[in-house]
Amino acid sequence: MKREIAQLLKDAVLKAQGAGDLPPFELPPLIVEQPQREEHGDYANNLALQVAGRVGMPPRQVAEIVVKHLPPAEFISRVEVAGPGFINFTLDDGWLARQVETILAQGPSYGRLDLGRDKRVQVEYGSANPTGPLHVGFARNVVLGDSLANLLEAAGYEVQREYYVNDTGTQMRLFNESLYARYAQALGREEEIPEGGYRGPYMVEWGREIAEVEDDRYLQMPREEALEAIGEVGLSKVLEGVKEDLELLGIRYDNWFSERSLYEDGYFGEVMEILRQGGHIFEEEGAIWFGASALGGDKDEVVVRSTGEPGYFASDIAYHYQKFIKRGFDWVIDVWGADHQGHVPRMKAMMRALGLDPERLTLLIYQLVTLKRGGEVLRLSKRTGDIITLREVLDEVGPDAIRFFLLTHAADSQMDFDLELAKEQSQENPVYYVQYAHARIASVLRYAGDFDYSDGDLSLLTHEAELALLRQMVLLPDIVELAATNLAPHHLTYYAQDLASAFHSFYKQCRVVSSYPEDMPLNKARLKLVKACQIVLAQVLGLMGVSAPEKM
RNA sequence: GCGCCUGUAGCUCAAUUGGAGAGAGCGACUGACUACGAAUCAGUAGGUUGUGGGUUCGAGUCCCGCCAGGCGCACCA
Repeated sequence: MKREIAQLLKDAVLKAQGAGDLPPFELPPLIVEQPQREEHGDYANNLALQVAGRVGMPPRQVAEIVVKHLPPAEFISRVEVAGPGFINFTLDDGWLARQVETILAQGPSYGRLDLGRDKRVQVEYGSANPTGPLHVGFARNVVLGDSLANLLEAAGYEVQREYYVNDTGTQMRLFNESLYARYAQALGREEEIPEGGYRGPYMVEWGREIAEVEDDRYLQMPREEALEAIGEVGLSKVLEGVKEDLELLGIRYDNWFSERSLYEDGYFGEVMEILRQGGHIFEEEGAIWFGASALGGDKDEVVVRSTGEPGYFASDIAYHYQKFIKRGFDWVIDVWGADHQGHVPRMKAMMRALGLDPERLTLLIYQLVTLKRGGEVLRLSKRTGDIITLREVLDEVGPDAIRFFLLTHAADSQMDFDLELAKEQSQENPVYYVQYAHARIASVLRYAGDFDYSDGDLSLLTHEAELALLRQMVLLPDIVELAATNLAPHHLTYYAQDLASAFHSFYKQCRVVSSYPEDMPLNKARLKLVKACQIVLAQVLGLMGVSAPEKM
């Protein structure tokens, strides 16, 4: 809708200029917004205020001229110049009512846009070190990434969801050694957990499980071989748990990508050769460096340590080389916690070194979640094992409430997550308010039974509460655009509440299924309205990855 | 010390990319079920947007300084 109005305004300005009523000037980006106050209409534009200075006329006069040249549109019933020079638009009631038919016809594709024009975008999220059970902080990452992927899909992008498995490197080695130690201990052998190793109780359990199944088989092997073999077992245990948690959260990936494969399949070698030829690689003190500072990075970065082991950044380079050059994504979004925020400059430098537009890589940074239990701050550490696991919270609170809660905060906003508080408040989570609206509609439709309302006359929808509801319903495409272009899924949660609120209010004021024969035509129209509303509710819930129940 | 993020109602957070009188939820208070779900609705109270300057028709939003909090600043990830 905003786009349509912007187009009308553009046409009007061009016409006015053509007619000589306005001098030629370059059109600023046309911002169509929803005013806060009802008497300012449904949409507003500030173009006259923006250009008044350049045009040399008072803003109200500019606005009047634009309005005079505004082409008529069926969805607008009134255009007004107001305040210092705003142009306010009011939606036509009849048009609003007719949108019910549009929504019913489009069904689950209502709200879909073509902003993406089939551009291929990859959203990479999750990607925690596979060294233990997931904690709640991690959930923010996947919930954000998953809803974002939903939004981009709705906006018309071709989206791939990818999970990056960090199955190599120092942390993996520590994990393997820790697991080996627990395994050996389970068999009565003295074995130390390494410095910086993983001490969580789950490691003890896994060590025991492996000992039960495999007996002392790994103890018979050379240590290096045993570490590798036991590491494989451990990795599969971790990933199994991760997949179960993600399943509970309703998250599925298109692809699981192994960090190790970057080396095994030769991508690392390839990209290093390219960077070397580009003069971005140098050697110093036995290590191999990437000259990031020459490309806008804050400092140069070690790629291969003097021990000969590639560092984390080495994988990042090879991984993104693989994403862009081998797989050809037009756009890649990595969802990262704020603890990785300092790595953004070197990633951008890497893009430049590979001759890629840095704009094609978006690092979406979200602020970390502070975990608390009964008001006490917990340090989240898989190494010490002092965590609130995601599973624990899913069992206590439920996936819908978790997802909604995590989505209500903008990525930039820090969050506290208190398990005790979450349990207490889960019943008051606004998600149920939204779901209740959906279930309530399902109930009304059940009550209506097989009553045929397909010939309902929508022009009967003139009640104030009906129109208020319709105004919310037709907002969905604008919300999808807003949230998708800003990579900001939190807008969905607020919209969902507004929509549900408009429905509940309508429901209180307007009887949908009446037994009086003379109400029959209105019943039919309202059943259509309610059905369409259910579709919109289901859409927005779906974008958030929250279920849309028929009963609660 | 340097970089990034944040500071808005008692609490948790929004605020349409610089717009009109800053909005929700929770909590508090007042009211509403004799036909479709009260997990609901209608209403009241609650604010010097951390602070001091600046930019302009207009600032919670942009710029500068301070104060406070979070996260970084390794041949860890």
